[in-house]
Amino acid sequence: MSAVPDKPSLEGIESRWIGEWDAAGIHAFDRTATRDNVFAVDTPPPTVSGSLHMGHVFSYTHTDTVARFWRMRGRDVFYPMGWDDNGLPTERRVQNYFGVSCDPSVPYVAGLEPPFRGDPPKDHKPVPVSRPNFIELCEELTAEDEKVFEDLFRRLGLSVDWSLLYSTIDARSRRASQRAFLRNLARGEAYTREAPTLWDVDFQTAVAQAELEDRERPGAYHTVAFARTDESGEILIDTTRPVLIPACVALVAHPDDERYKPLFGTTVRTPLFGVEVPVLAHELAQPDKGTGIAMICTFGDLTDVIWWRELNLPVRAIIGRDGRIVADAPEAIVSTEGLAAWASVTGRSINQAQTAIVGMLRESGDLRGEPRAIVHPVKFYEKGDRPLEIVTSRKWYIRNGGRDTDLREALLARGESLVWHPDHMRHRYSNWVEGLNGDWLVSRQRWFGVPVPVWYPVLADGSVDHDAPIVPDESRLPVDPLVDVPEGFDPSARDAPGGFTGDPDVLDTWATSSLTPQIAGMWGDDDDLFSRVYPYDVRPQGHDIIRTWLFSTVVRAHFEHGSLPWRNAALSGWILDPDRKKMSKSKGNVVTPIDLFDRYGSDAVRYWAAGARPGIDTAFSEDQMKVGRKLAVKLLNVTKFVLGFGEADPTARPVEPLDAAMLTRLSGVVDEATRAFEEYDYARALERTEAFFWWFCDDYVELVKGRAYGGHGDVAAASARAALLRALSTVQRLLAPMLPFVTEETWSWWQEGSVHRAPWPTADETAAGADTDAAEELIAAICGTIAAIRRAKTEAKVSQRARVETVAITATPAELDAVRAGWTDIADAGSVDAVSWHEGPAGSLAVDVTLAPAD
RNA sequence: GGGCGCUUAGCUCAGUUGGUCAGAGCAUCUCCCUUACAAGGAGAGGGUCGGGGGUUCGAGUCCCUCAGCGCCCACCA
Repeated sequence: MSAVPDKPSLEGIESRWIGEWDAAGIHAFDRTATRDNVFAVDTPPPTVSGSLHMGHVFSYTHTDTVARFWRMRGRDVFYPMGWDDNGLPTERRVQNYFGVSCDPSVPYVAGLEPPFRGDPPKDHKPVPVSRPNFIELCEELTAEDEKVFEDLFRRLGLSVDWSLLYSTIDARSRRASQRAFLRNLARGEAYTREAPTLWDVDFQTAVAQAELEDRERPGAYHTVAFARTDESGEILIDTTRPVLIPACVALVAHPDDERYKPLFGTTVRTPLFGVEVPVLAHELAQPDKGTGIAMICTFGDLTDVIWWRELNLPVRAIIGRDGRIVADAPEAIVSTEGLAAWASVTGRSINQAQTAIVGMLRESGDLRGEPRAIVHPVKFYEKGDRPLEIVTSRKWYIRNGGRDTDLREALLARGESLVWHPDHMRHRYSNWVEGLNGDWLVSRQRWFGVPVPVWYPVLADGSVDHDAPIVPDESRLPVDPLVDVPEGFDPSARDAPGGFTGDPDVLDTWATSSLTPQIAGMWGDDDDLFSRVYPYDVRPQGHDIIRTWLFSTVVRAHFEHGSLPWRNAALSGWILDPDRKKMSKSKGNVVTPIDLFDRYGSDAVRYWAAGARPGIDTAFSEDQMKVGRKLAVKLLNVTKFVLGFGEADPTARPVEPLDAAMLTRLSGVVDEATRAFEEYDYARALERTEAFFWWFCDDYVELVKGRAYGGHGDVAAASARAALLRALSTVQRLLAPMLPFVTEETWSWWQEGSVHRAPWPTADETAAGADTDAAEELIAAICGTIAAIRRAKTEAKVSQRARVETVAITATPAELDAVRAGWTDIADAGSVDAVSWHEGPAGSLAVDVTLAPAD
């Protein structure tokens, strides 16, 4: 306990209490807690490559209020933090910062010193380093960012247990990720397959369905003629990608399309390249698109993949992984003219090749009319800059119901039994799961990730047997197959006939972050801890990553534990700028959190965040922060004032009707706030508490302060003081989850221990079993009277301090009784000298105020 | 094309099972330097609750329909 300051202030309270909380271990998880008394949060690990922005402040505050609520309710709160530093953005920064590139063929060097630390010269050629060295450099660089993140989250007042910190690339995460993958593999839930895959030619990596986005791009329909091989005419097709003509393997039209029915089974020759391809029928061909007949290429889009697979067509791949036309012409191109045409496109970029082919088509007369410009959606990797291509390669997949009805049903059922906040978010989940069209592709051709923990036998002829992967024992994890050697092999057997070769890929970043409950809970490393926290109580996250993070986490938990990973999912909305657009850096409308903390205080920023309904997009509003700051300042001042009346007589009871009614109202607020928090509706809890608090300050305290000073005797004073202190204690605790700093500050002036470990208030402790309606009627009558007196003074343009000669009250007998019960307080607060009482019919409550003549 | 959400004072939004629900904050205007707080306080004005129809004694609150906005998914020759 510390003394009440003369001039209460918010200055410096954040750094002071952050330090105190750390020292006292207020947020530490008790590892002896049993699961039924734990509240476990599967905290989203923010991506470290950027900087924290208001969106983070917003959503993490929501979670923190709930965590603080449950801590006060007596739960042992498991509230870890993680950093998502595993992935592409970090790789790019490391390359640019240290002047290195990752080359898995380079041997590991212990204690490697990178050529630069920051700003290599422009002409510097990146120095190749091994994958383990590269990962070490990634870790070094992200460590600095992570310190900044931690400081910001502490400043925000998150009640995280920082001893539970992890990062998605650290050894613990790699171990959990590889262990889970190996178990998926052992159970047949992970498999490897050679298949066409969406490919980003810049990042040079495969991309999963969940990472796609459509972007509108300009294109053009080109009408191209295919000659029938029986010389009976030609078929016109429309295509936006004539560049793929050398990859054409068939034409396709709808089976019911009368225009093309006679042609099914016949063949045509591709223009320029002279390859004979069949004309086929398939339901997916749309008669109203273009000319109604399309060319199938390997591969132009995902529909091509379906046609290719279902019609058993050959592969004529022409686009390489670097986004250029490959060197070798498809075997089907044999004619002199065809090979000549090929020679003019090979090695060129897709755009260059397209231009060249259009030119040749124009020259040969196979292009009919001019290309017609259109704008159409094209698939992109969400982080990518160029349209995705489709290449065939061997990749690892984890089953997710995209190809298996039973699994899909099981995962849909998981989504059904999850409690969603708000509830309608469940549709995003089922919508996504029902729309899956393939399993989850988890191989990525990157370096700063968790390696796929398998090797493959190299056969005597030098070929690799991908169907018999060699796996490490779990006790060895994490492993890097490009450095570590499988059991029973000598390092010299690497890539040698009869030896082994390591899988060069890493796992998709979601393949690791889908295991955050397991990682944070130390699954496999400390199963005792894990059993105390799993399944978690809540997964808080943004609604934009339901299809990725939420779904993939459900998949992994379903396979590994046969359960949901959490009981609740709490989805937060977006931060919008005041123009109702999503805030983004490019528009220059981003404000840094630290600046706002400095200007308004952390509590005020939290107040703004906590005012947003769960899952609702919310406008960024400094006005709300100003209001939050006012609230915090008000709490300082009213606490100082109330404590100034002196300590409560422990035997005193709030016997005065107004005092009891105030506490009865407060008990209702406690009930509502508690219920709201139990349903993750921190905003409702705040709103109710705040509304009470302002009424308490503006009306109740004003009414009773004269009495509390002792102006009407000791008994009446003791009643007021007891009620004031009881209410103060309750309000401070109700506000503690949202305003942790100022509540702790004011609590410390008169209470022992942290408010954040104080018991959450109950309705019983303020007013057990009181008559709510009667209390509200009493309050309405008394506050209505004082309001009328204030209004009269305002209208007369005199000070509120001005004396009132007399007040005539006309009301029903019951109302008159209520006003009488509070009359001494009203007379004090309104400076009223005399009163007269007049009975009237219902609805007649009138307060006639006669002001005293001015001096 | 399918799914979901939103539409209440100038602005941002509350209105939990239909009955003082027509509200809050900001903004605007008026007044008050009152001894917790002038980076305060006391008051005022302002909305036919998107349009239309229906159920009901009674509907922002339930049903149907239309319109606008937003998001997710699908399509993408």
